[in-house]
Amino acid sequence: MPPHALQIACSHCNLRELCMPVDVTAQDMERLDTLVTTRRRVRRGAPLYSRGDRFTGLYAIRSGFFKTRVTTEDGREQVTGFQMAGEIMGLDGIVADEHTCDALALEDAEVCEMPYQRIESLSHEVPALQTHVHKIMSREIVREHGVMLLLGSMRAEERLASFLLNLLQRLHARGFSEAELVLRMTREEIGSYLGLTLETVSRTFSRFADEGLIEVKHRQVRIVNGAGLRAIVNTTVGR
Amino acid sequence: MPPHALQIACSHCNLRELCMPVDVTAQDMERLDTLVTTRRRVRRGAPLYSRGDRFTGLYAIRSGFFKTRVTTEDGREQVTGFQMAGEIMGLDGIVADEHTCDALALEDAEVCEMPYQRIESLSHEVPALQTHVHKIMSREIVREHGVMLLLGSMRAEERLASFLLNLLQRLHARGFSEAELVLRMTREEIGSYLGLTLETVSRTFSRFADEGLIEVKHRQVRIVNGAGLRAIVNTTVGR
DNA sequence: CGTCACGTTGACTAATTTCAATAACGGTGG
DNA sequence: CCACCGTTATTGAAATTAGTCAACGTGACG
Repeated sequence: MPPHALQIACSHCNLRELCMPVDVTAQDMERLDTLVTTRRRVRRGAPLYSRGDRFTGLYAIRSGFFKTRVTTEDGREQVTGFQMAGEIMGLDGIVADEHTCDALALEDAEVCEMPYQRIESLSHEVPALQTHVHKIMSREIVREHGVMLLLGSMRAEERLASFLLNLLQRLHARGFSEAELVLRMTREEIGSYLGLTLETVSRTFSRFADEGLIEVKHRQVRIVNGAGLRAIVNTTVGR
Repeated sequence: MPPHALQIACSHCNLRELCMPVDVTAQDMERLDTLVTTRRRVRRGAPLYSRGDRFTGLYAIRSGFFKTRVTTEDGREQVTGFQMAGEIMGLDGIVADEHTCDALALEDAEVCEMPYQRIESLSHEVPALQTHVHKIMSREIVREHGVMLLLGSMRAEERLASFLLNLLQRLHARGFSEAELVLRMTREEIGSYLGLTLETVSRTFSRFADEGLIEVKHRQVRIVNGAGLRAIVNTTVGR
């Protein structure tokens, strides 16, 4: 019944250092291998979970790319983040045993499911796991502070530059180029995340290109002048 | 040496149900009483902690009112939240053993300090505490999603109305009036939190007053038409 | 090869910021 | 107790940013 149970051992996963605590004994690692019970494939456009779904556990992204969004009754929507391999999703569900946002795959993806009960019980046996879970949640809180800073006090150019630099840095940590990336989301999704309209995102991309900072061809972006991008984030006067 | 050790028992604290897990046995409650080691007074304007401070533990607000803010190298600042009695502060420090934001008292305050080591070790003995800590962090993540929605997709009137309603609801849960409040922060601090200038905040207050929704006299706010305020949040077209 | 979703660009509009002047309060010290 | 000062708040007018509406390209995919 447990599908390819041997394949999904975290101890042999090349993303381990992104998802898992680093300093664990061989014995603890063996226990941590029981954390992930199943892998789940999510097709592009499909939800990993939706608002109102019962919370069952957390997900570690094995491959693929997601967005999370919150929505209001009157249909407004705000993208709250984009997630890539090695990142943990589902933290919003813990507080009320129910998810409060939607997680949607922007490309075909695979996730490792970690039942919450198991996380809790394993945390007792493996203190490093408990600390790790706290750190993951704390990191998410700090990340969101950064988004609040972006949304609350930056102008369009700074927001987009920050966004690009952030994506690049995370991709770089995963072995990708520091100077090139393929956007997995539409201009509208970028705009929602950054609190801008899709037109403003498009125009700002064009302006960056005109200024020789980047080259944009649809979703293919090449960084020509990284220092220039960084300068936009740091030196613009803002509001 | 432990200062007034008997006074600071959570089991006898009237804020218990705000800070602490509810379903615990008498025996567990006794253990939880060892969580808070010290009380600390913070004078108005003084920091509870600052960016770069070593992370030592979490704080439960016993009385008083705080703001948290993140700042950039170039001096920009974003208020990330306002905290009142019963709420937990310091979660940002867990991930890197160092605080990433400033917490400042907006009025004389008193907090209960819970050393992080003790939280971790007690979580092993008392599973309800572990769950509770997770829920507190998850709640903070969900709260921040709400702020992102506000900053990313609401216009000035909606932001301010949401802000007022949120404050009122939290104050009401603490036994205060649902229709009246005293703001503990300046227009500038409200503006920073809401991603607006202090002038826009002031003007929007005035507009609400003109429309008969509220009465404002400096920091004293009386809600005249709560339904009207709620309507602004729900029905405005937004962006 | 046509259709549809996505992206770009332009012209105009609206919301919010900026700059500036004035007013009101609250704490401090005479 | 009152006057004064600095801080906080209000309001107006001008400037600016980003949004809205609209038209047109372009690519991907069946």
